[in-house]
Amino acid sequence: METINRLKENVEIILPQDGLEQKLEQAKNENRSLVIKLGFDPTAPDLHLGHAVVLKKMKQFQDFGHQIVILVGSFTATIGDPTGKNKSRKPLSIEEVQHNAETYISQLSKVIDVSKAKIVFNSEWLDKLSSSELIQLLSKVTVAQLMHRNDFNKRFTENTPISMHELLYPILQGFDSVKLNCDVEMGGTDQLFNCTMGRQLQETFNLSPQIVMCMPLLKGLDGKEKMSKSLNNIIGLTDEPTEMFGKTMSIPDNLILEYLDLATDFSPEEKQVVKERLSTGENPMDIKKAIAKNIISQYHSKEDADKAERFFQNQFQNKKFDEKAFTPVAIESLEAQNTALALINLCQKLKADMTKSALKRLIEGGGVQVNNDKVMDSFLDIELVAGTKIRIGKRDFYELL
RNA sequence: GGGGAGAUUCCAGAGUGGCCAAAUGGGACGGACUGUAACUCCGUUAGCGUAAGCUUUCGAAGGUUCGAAUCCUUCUCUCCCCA
Repeated sequence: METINRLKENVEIILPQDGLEQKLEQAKNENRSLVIKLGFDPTAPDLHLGHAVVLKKMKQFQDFGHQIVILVGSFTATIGDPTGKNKSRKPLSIEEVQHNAETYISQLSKVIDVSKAKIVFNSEWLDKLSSSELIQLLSKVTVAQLMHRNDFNKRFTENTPISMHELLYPILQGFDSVKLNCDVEMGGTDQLFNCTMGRQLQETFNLSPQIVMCMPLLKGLDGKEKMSKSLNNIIGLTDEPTEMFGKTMSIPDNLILEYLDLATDFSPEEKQVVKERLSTGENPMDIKKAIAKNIISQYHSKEDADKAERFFQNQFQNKKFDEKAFTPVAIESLEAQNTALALINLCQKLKADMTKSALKRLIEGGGVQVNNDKVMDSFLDIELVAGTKIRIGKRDFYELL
């Protein structure tokens, strides 16, 4: 059936394999929609294309009329979260959680229809859980099971610390599924263990176990690690169009297919065309441009995508220095005492976030250009006249006015 | 509760009294080459000083010493083994 195929597209793991078909059938017979859960840790409040992979799948469910539930792990975040980390994350305050959750929700609207989604906070029930209830819950799970989870196992064998509370996290996440009576839990493949825990717990509560659907983890800009804020390899959903374009262009070629499948919203037919272009030897750069434009169209607009492409071509592919786009800087704002300023001091005014030592290294390493000339003398006096153009590093261009 | 090992710069990991702002590798950043790709090569990788040099940094706080990442004391944290 068409629906099934669409829903299964790109999904890496479905447990059990034919579970989705059964659930859909069951829902149809009962004349109801499925409850699809996706959990979020309100930690770093920036969503990126990696999150979007799962969110898009949620959107599909939504488009097919199912009820999606965004679960904010407000409780778990306040006790610290081990997901995908070798180190435990530090607990967040309630205020931070609240703030991050709000940021999340506004970003979620870039992919899903938030007005039709149900947004719940797990502190709603976990706060009220008594010690005896908690311990009863814990009795359903064995230590050996928990130690099967990859990162626990790894940390345990490597003798890196695992705090007790981290072990509870998957169990609490599973309990969320019990409370919400989920039909499906979505997540990245790194969530497989936690999602499976939900199945197990639902069974002990005599509920129909949820289907687990894991989406592949999108790799980050480095082409090695999964996309993650802390690895500084993300394309954020709120990134500026020009930034999205540049970042997309910088992904390694071997990621092109992955991005095509997971990050674009091309139809299967369109994807096939792109793949053929690639295999017939077309310059991968052009394929990346198409992908970049598609991504920007999703999160900004078609116009922004075109603009970003033009900007990229002019700013980085065009070798002519004078034709770049320069950020205007008023000479008065430099607060110079004289009509000239040593290059290093000028650079520091323009890039306040860099230390003087770092700038000095950059200049002496040939990373600064003044009016189309590479200047490697930090103390060369630069006349402060309108029209002076300065390039600092690869992508910062300024013009004095 | 007892015994042992350990905490080093972004990360990993050398360094056991001056030659240490601290080897090496990774990452990152710059340069050359390119398609802001990859590969390769080169350089840089605490702050301030146009320099001499100064300041902060080797888990934390004290101490010994002309001089400490290195020695001593206390503390915090981690790992291992035993009970």
